[in-house]
Order: sequence, then C-alpha cells, then structure tokens
Amino acid sequence: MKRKKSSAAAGEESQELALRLHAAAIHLLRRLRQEDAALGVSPARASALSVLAFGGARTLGELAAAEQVTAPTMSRLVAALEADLLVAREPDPADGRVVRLRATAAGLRLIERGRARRTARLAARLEALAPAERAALERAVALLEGLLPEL
Amino acid sequence: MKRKKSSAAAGEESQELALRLHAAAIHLLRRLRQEDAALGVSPARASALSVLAFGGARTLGELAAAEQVTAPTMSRLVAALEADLLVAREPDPADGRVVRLRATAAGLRLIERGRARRTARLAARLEALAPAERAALERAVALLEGLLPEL
DNA sequence: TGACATTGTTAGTTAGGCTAACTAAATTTA
DNA sequence: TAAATTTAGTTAGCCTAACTAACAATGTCA
Repeated sequence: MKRKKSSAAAGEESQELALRLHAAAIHLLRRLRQEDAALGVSPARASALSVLAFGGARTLGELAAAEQVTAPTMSRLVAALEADLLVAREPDPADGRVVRLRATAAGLRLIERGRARRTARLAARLEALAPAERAALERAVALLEGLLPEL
Repeated sequence: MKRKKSSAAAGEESQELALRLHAAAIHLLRRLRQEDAALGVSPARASALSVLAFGGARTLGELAAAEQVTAPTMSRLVAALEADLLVAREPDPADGRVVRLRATAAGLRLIERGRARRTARLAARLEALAPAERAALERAVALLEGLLPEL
C-alpha cells in the first residue's frame, strides 16, 4: 500500500466504514420495505413517484437518471404507476420521441398521505434520539447525499 | 399531536430525516449493486456469507433472523451458496431438525478477497472526506446500527 | 435524402422478497 | 405411551425490480 503514513489508518477505517454503511443500508431498506408495501405502492415506484411529486414533471430518461436505473426499468415502473393512475404521460410538443411524465392529483395525494406513514417507524425511532444524535445523523445524511452523485 | 412544544419541531425534523435516510439508502444500494456483482456473488448472498465468515457457524433460522429475511428466503440463498461450495451444511448432533451452516474455505477466501473490492469505490470516496466528516459518518452509522434491531 | 443518434418500449433473464403448504423432528400433554 | 402441538426447514408459486439485447419511432445533419 503506497500511502502517507497518516492515511493508512484512514484507508482501513474508510473500508471498514464502507462495509458498515453498506450493511446498514441493506438492513434499513429491508425494514422499510414493509412500510412502503402498506402504502399500496412498492418502494421503487414510491421513490420514482416522489421525484415527480416534489420535483415536477420530467421525461422518462431524466427520471431514470435521477433514480439511477436503466430506461427499461423506469419504463416498467412508470407503466405500473400509470396503470394505477398515479402518473400521466404527456407528449412533448417539440419532440415526438420523448414522454413527459407528471404526477396526477391522485399521485400527489398518495405521496402526501404516505409521507408520514412510509417512514413512521423510523421517524419515531429518530425522534427518540437525543438532539445531538439526531444532528449527527442529519449531518451524515447530508454528507452521503453529497457523495452519492459522484459514486 | 400530544408533545412538548420543543419537540414539535423534532417531529417534523425526524420525518424529514427519515425520508432522506430512506432515499439515501435506496440510492447507495443501487450504486453498490454493481460492485457486488463483480465479485461473482449477489448482494444478498454476499451479505449472508459474510455473517457466517465473520460471525462463525450458525443455524439457518439464526442466519435468517440476522439478515432479517424469512426462513424460505434464507433457505434459497443458502442453497445457492452451497451449490457454489461457499457454504457447507452440517447436521446438528442434538437436534435433527436444525441445519448448521458454516462458510467453507472457499467462502472465507471469497469474502476476504472481496472485502476490499466490494466497497472500493465508496471507501475511496470516504477516504477523501475530511477526518471530521468521516468521524461524523462513523458516529451516524453506529447510531443506525443501534437503531436497526428495534425497527 | 440517407445515415446516424436519441428516446422509449418489448422480450427475456436473473435475483430476491413474500406467503402457503408441506415434511420431519422434538416437545407437551392427556 | 400415544396423540397433539410446536418448531425448523424446504418446496412451490407469486410478485417486484434489476439487467441486456433487440426493436420502433423520431430527430438531426452532412
């Protein structure tokens, strides 16, 4: 390992931290899966729908990129959301290839209604933390959010 | 909402934080999925195998509980790992129903070898963080790990 | 105008989660 | 001790979600 002595430890530490982060993410999602299911919409769909709900209309390709999945994957998610009348397609007046997607009123309602329920158990646990702990988590999430686009 | 006035804000904040954590976990895992695939073993299998590799032999039910999946799900994961000769079954001498699982030498090697690669990109990003930032993440992960069993 | 690029869709595969229904073994109880 | 119940795992069947490959339709440009 070629590395300045002071960061050899940082390397070890980062790897250890990466593994723990990975494991924590896996386990967190397995827990939250059930909550999402109770909403009547699967996690991947809820995630895509919330992008449209909070971020506004966009094309399928843009949504796929935002969600970091391939176009076919997003195409299927959108098809399911559309079948449930949660998302509507609109043709792009300027380009006949693109499909613009928009959350319907029902889609917006579902996200709004589900917002609390989806993460209720987790939020309750977080609320039980000491303010300083919550602040630490908050900071860590912000760091992660900054890291993700470059991963 | 019955709550002391000072924690009404904490409730909002917790919910917001829960949503962000959820989204971050989803996106993090989508990124790491590719790395895992390169190892030649899928994420769920790698996770189960590493429990055996680091934590030692245990029964299928214990492993399912540790991984927070149902017994049938774990049964299938284990069958696949066994077919790849990464995990071996041993009968329990005291109880004919239980199946004890142990990582094989090949399984241990795979985890050891894969440890670095699995999270290499993430670890590299983490290493680029300032020590204080890494410490904040570390603390947050520890908090999460403490929270998860009660979720 | 014809070649190429871009946007989405369709088809097919693999993986991982679930529940329900089963077998086999152990334990409890009448 | 025999019957009933509980526990551990497996099998089967279903669903969601990811991928790649191949395709159709549209736009762009030399």
